[in-house]
Amino acid sequence: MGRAPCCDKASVKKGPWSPEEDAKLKAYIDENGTGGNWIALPQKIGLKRCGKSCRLRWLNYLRPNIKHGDFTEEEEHIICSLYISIGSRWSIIAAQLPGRTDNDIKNYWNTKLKKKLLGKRAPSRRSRAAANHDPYLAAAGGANSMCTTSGAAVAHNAGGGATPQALSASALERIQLHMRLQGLYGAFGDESAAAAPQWPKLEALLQTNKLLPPGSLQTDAMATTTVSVQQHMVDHQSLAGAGEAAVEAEQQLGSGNYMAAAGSFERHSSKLGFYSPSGEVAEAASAELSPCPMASGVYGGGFGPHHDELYDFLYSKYASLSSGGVAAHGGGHIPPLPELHHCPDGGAAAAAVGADEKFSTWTATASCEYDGGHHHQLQGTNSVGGSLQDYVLGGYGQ
DNA sequence: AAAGCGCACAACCGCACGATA
DNA sequence: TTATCGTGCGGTTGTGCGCTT
Repeated sequence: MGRAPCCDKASVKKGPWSPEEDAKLKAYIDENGTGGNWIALPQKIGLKRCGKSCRLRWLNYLRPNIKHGDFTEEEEHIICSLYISIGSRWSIIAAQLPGRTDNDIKNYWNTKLKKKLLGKRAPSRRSRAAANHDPYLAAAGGANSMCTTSGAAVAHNAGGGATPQALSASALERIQLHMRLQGLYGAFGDESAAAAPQWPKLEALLQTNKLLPPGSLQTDAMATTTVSVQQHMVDHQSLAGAGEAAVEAEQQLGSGNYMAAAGSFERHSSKLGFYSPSGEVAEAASAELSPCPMASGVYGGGFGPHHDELYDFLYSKYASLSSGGVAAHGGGHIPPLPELHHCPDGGAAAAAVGADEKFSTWTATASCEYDGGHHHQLQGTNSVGGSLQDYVLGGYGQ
């Protein structure tokens, strides 16, 4: 039995919002707030809209301090960096870009950035539709034709059926981005190749927590914390040219042997926040933090699958921050993020690993204690054996 | 001039998850 | 413990506009 619809679809208005509807919604929320119940809100105002629609309209358009229009180069780099690292978690990415909404970023990625970086054209609606009706195209298609509905992809992965078709478009695109970026280094001889991140670059990165003073976050923050990460940084300019250069080289050579300008290779710490439905919270949190390294012309990437786990763990367990740790429900707090061991390409050791060994196995023992000895095992031993496919499904296939 | 097409953006849909009764 | 509800999120679709043929 499916769940009941959130509203009576027959009686709600759909489609674009009129200025009058916008004014009604904005005036009410400015005056009274959302009241904590979006479903009931349209009735209170007298709007013939679904509560979810009202919420979306408010968050994406009417909310104060929303930024529309062109994305800056810096914003592009942040989006790209985080997309490679964590995939299509648009709300988390949006938390790093004050004034931008997840929807905006998602649209920008799908319509512009993806093409710019991967050097491919998004398939038109017509060609997509044609592919969907063509068994051959559907079976042999690239990333986009492999893209299923999220539910189907999740169900497939959860069932352990690791087939190439199970890879999400996001996972494939992240792999492609990694490969393109990796290609930047391989083109400059052994020295730069040794310094380059191995593909897939998943360096152990978690070092310390950045902490916010108690009460600095509003209560509607689902979870906002930051982690200071150590990660490879690639020069701004080299990244900006990565996609185009790769495409150019691809066209010239007909191979995947990409060329691009050399990039400097540095380490910086970065910040990463969790989604907060309140833009003010995100901004407040950002203001408290160390300056984002993106602003100084560097670019980061590669938190890897461990980070996804940490995200999920922190995101689900903790709602606010306090000094000395991340506050947990019930007053406890998380100690500094657990150290991860034996990442597949963790630093110099992994750089020396031969290509054949690169995807052999990795383990991540990560655990922490909080709240009076309660023990949480993030992930005991995660052996991802043998094949690129397994590795991808373990690390990127989400 | 008109049809076809690509693009950008807004909005919708359905699922997952946490809270709560 | 289970069912239900509200919310958040990511994927997808609808639509209008401008460019090309």
